[in-house]
Amino acid sequence: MLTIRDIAAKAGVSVSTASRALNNNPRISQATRERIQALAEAEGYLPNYNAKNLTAGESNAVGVVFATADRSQPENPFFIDILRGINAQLVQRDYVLSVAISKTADELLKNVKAMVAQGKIKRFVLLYAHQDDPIAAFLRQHHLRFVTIGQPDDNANDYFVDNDNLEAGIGGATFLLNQLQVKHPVFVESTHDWAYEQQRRQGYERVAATFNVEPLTCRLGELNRVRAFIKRHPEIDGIMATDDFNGIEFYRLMREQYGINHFPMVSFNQSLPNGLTDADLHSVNLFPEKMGSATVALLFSDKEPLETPTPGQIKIPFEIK
Amino acid sequence: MLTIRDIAAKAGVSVSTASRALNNNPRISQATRERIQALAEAEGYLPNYNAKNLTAGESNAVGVVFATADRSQPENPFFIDILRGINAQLVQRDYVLSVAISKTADELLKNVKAMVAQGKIKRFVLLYAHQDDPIAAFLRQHHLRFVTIGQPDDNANDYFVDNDNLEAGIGGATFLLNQLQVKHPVFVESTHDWAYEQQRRQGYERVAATFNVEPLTCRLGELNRVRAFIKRHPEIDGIMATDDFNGIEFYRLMREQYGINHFPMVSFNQSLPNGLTDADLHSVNLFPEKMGSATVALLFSDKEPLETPTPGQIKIPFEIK
DNA sequence: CTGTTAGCGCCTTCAT
DNA sequence: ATGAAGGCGCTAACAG
Repeated sequence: MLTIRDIAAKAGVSVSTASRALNNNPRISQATRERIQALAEAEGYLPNYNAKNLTAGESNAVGVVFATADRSQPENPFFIDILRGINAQLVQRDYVLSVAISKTADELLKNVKAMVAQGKIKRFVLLYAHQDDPIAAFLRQHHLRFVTIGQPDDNANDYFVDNDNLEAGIGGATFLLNQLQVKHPVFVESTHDWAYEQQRRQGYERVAATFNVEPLTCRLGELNRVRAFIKRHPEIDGIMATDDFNGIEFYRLMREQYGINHFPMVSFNQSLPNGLTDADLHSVNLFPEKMGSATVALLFSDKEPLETPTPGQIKIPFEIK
Repeated sequence: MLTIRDIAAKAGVSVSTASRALNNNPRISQATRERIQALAEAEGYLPNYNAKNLTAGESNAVGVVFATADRSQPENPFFIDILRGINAQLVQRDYVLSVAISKTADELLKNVKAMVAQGKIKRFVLLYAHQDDPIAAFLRQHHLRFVTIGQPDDNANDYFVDNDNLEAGIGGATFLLNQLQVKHPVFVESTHDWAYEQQRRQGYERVAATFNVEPLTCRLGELNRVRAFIKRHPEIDGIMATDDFNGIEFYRLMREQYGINHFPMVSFNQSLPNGLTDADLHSVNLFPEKMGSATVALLFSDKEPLETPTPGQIKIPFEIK
């Protein structure tokens, strides 16, 4: 295995010079820097990260924390795309993605604590934004840098990346009313009270006001209650759902009632392949990969100043297909 | 930060004795071993992994490799559960889960190479089993230990964990014919020629033979072709699909044709929440978490001998709900 | 601008 | 059964 001593020897310089040259330290002349870098490149030298991390007192890993099973959100494929976005950025920075995932909150916290104490990991991404989260509390307390995916509603100082759910709600609703010519849209949400659902709903309601239509919201849950809701509202001619699952479920119940077909529907996050429904399904694409890269940008914003209107917060735009 | 010197000092022994005691080296007397371990525990000492890894010349991380986007399999939620199973086991071994995920095969290979050369990672899990996979080739060539999820069809010597897809196919088909009283089941598969689909199909065909029914397979794809297939087979009264997505899609087309409802269906991997279809959906649970833990067991089978009938291969059983 | 030296935290020969 | 010393690969004072 090629170490820094080897390339120092081949270059005819001391180890420290080699080290500095490879790290682009200005104290080394431009000429020798280039010479040594070229040599290292040619010889195929690659630094040992365990050694670097030891001297740095900090690991080149970012801890990515998944929500515990019981609170996990429905949009699974979404997370894989986020991971992709995150890792693409990490690789560029010679960082590595370590994940903490577990069924129980206790184990998860233990996992993160080990990453900090034993792994010397100093940067984290939380793939969720819960209130009173013990992990976030632990990270804050130890002054570790972390970014949450989704806007936290408790601590306004935390860094986060989110979709502009209000704008997305407005965009989706406008699309439904304008392009799809819907007159009586219903907004379908889950039983979870997630912040993003409420924000999307606000967008929907704002557009409804503009178009002078009565806003109508259905919360999923007990089937017969939803059926009754549908019966009370035969005027509904379009769906706006907080995600594909909710939308398809509601649509199914509507069809059961009225036998409709190719019903217009707008939802978010295209988490399902086509072919699962015969609704006229449109989706507000939230660009999970972009969320991932933006997350990393924020995570490293201490070393690489970024230009965002509100530092510490990034909102990702959307697109309707 | 508490180092091994500190606890050595507090224990009134040398650093090397402390090190040996903490690593349960038999060269240290049982008594002092226990004394020092208790002390370390009480003081809250935790070893620095970057230091350990440096001296060991090997990292305490396992690289988990995702398939590139273009070849990704449909069963996404499945992977999150597998991760959970893997990590639960890794934590117990004081190991960490590092992921390699990328859009292109080139970047992915680079990612893995960096993990090996710079990160000194020596154990990997491939969340897929492709033929002629460059990553697997690279790992083999460097004599690194890896386990694939899914049975590889090229290199019989590779370690893998898989479902017993043949048995699962038999189980599912039997359930369909016995419990659900189906007379003319159709087997629905994707256009991908994945090995597990063919194995499940074999199970189905074997059962069909036993029950003396004509095996019938529909490959998804171009919609009108599938519609024509459905028209030609009005006798179909039950579906066995290779996954929820395929099943629901086929079901939708059947309903479009015949207006059926609460149609019996068996599929695999319960990857969707209920409520998306009004088919009578049953699922063969493949226990992804168990696959994850079994994977780790295999990955460490060099240090922790395991008792399996076929060493190097583990098949996970299933359950029908 | 470059080299010498020491040290990051831990493990492991080699002594005793 | 335990200690002393050296080294893993790299970086960072401190010199010159």
